[in-house]
Amino acid sequence: MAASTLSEVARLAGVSLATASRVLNGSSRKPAEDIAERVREAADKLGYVPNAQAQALAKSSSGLIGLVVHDIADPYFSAIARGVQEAARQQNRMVLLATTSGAPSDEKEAVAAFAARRADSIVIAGSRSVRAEDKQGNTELAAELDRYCRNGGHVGVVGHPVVGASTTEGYHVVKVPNEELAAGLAAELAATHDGAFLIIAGPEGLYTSDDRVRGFQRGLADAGRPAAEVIRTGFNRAGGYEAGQALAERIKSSTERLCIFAVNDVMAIGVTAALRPEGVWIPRDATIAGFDDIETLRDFRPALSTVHLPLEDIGRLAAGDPDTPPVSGAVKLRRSTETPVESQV
Amino acid sequence: MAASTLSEVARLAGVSLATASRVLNGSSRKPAEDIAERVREAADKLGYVPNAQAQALAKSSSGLIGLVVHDIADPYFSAIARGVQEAARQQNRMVLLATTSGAPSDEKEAVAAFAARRADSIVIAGSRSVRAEDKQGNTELAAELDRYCRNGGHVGVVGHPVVGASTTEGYHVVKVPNEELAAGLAAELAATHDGAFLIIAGPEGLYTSDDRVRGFQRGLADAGRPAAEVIRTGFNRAGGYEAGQALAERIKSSTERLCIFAVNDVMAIGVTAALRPEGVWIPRDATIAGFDDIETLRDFRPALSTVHLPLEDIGRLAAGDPDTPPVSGAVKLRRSTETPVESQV
DNA sequence: TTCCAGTGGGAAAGCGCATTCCCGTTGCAA
DNA sequence: TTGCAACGGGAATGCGCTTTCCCACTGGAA
Repeated sequence: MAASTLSEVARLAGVSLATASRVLNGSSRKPAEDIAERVREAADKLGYVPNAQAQALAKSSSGLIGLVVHDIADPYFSAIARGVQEAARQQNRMVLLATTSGAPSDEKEAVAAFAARRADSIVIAGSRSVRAEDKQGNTELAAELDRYCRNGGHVGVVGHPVVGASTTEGYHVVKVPNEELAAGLAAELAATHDGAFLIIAGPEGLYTSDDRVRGFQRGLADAGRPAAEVIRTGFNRAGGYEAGQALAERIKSSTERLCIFAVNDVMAIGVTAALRPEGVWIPRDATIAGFDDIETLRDFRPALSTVHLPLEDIGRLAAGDPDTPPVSGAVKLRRSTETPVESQV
Repeated sequence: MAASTLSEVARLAGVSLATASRVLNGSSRKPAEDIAERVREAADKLGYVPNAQAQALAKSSSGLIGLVVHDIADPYFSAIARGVQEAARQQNRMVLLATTSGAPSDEKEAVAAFAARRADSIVIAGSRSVRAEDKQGNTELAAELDRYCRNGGHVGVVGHPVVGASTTEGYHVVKVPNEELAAGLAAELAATHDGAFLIIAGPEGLYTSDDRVRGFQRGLADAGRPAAEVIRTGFNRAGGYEAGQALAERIKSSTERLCIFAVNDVMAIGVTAALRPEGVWIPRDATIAGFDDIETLRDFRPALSTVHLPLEDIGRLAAGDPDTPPVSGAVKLRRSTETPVESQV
C-alpha cells in the first residue's frame, strides 16, 4: 500500500481536490468550517501525509537547506551544524547534509546535488583553500554556486568567500575575524611570555589557517616581538600530534620556554598529547594556545588557552537567521599558557 | 532566470523529451551515440541541473535518508551521523537531518516530515524512553513509524526498538550490547578495585542508561560484590557535573576509595570536572569509568576508562549498509581506574 | 520480393499537488 | 423585485520528469 494521496482524501470527504488542498496545506483561502472538518477527518482516517516532493514541485520551493561540511564528526563543524539546524527549525525547513573532507571538487558535487533538490539555500562551512591542487575544483565550485545563485538560490559561506565566486546576488559570507582575534591572542600572550613563539599551522593556502598565522604574527610584531617560526602540518588532531612529536626533542634540549600557538584547538590537543609521553609538560616546559574554544574540549587539563568563537551563532548566521548577533569572538587565557610562579629558575 | 528544464534541453538538441531523459538520467534504453552527444552538449550549454523533486515524484523514490538525533553537536551522535553519512554516500543518497532533544513527540514530528519527503529510509538514534511523560509521544511515534513502514519505508533504530512499535516489515534495530558490555566492565573493575562502587545514571526509564546500570550491577553480582548505589541525574555533561558536586564532600570525608561508573563518557567528564576544584583527584581519591569511548575525549587526562563502541559502524548499520561488521564493543581500562601503587596507606 | 523480428525515437499519460480561472450562490442595496 | 459584489467550491492546467506504448524504419531470412 502506497501512501494515500490528496485526491483520495478529497474523494472520501466528498469535495474537490482544490478544496482538500486548501484545507490541509495552509492556503490563503479558507473553506467553510464544516467542510474543512470533513476533510480533516478524511485525512486523518486515511493517514494522509502530504507529499513534500509534489508540493515542492508545484510551488517550486522545497523547504530544504543544504549544509556542506568537511566532517560532521569534527566538533567544530558539528557545533556549526547545530546552529544551522536551529535556524532551519525556526524557518520550518529541514537540513540536508553533505560531507566533503574539504575537497572543492566534492563541494561542487554537493552543491550540484543541493541544486538538484532545489534547496532554498546552501551553507558552506569549512576553510576555503587556494592550494594549487584545488585550483580546478575551486573554479568548478564557483561556477556551480554562480549558477545556483542565478537561479534564485541563497548561499551562506562561513569565513571566506569561495575562491573565484563572482556572484553577489543571494550570496553572503559570514565573516569570522580570525586575523584580528589571532592578533589579540598574540598581544595577550606577549604580555606575559618573554621567550620565543612558535606557530603550528595547517597547510599553506588554507585561508583560515593563513589568516590566523598572519594575525598572530602581526600581534607579535605590534608587541615588538620577533616573528614566530611556522611549522606546517595537517589542520587536524593528527597534524598537531605529528608536529608535537617532531618538537619534543627540541623543547627538552632547550632552556628557553617556548609558547606554541596551534591554529585550532584540536591541533593544540594533538600537540599536547604528543608532548606528554615525552615528558614535556604544559605549561611547565612550554605553553600552548589553540583557537575555536571547542566545547567538548573545555574540560581538558591543563585548560586550553584559546579564542572563543560563537560557532552556533555562526551557523545560524550562515543559515540566514536575521536576529543572531554578529560574530564577535574573544581571547580566553587559561591554564595552558600560565607561567608557573616557580618557572625559569 | 529559473533553472533550465529537460524540455528546454530537448528542444535545443532537437530531440524529444523522452530521448533527452534517457540520455541524461541513466535509463535502461541507451539512445544512439551521436544523438546522445547532441543532448549532452545542449544540457551543458544550458547548465541543466535535473530537478530531483520531479524525478522523485515521477519514479517515487527520493534518494533521501532521514536521520533523527537528540543533538548533532553531541559527539556521540555526530559519530553516528558520520557513519550514516558514509553509508548514504555509498548508496548515492543524501541525508536529511532532524534534531529532537530526545522528546518522542519531536521525533514523531521528524518522522512525519521525513515521510512527507518520502525518504527511502529513516535512522533513529538516541535512547528510547519509557518515562511516564513520554507515554503519549511514544505511542504517536510508534504509529507514525508504523504507517511509514506500511507505506514501504525502511527504518533503522539504534539500540532499542521504539516503544510500542509493532511493525516488523522494513523495521530493523541495531542491537548495542550495552548490558553485556557494562557487565564486562564491572567484572574487570571488580578485579582490581576492592572498595565500593557507585553508579551515576541517567533518568530512570532511559533504556540505554537502564541497560548499562543493570549490566553493571549484574557484573558486580557475578563477581560476588554488593550492588552499587545508583544516583540519577541528567544523561549529559551537566548531569554528571551536578552529581560530581553532590558527591565531593562524601568522597573527601570517606576513607574508602570509591569506584564510580558514569553511564556515558560525557557524564564521566562532568563528574571529574566537578570533583577537581574540590580537590578530589582521579584516580588518587576515587576512580571513574565511562561508556562510549568518545573520540574527542581520548586525549583527556587522566585517560578515561570506558567501553568502546563502534559508533560509526553503528550508524552505517542503521543506515542499512550490508557489509559493515556487527556491533561488538570492548572494555578499555585506562588511567582513570588505575589503582596508584602508593594508594591506600 | 515479401515478411517479420528487432531497433530506436516520439507522443502521451501520469506522479501528487498548488493554483488560476470560472461559475453558481448568497446577501444586500437600490 | 432586480442587480451586483462578494464569497466559496470545482474543473482544469501545469510544475519537471519517467515510462509505457506506439510507430516508422531497418536488415536478414524465406
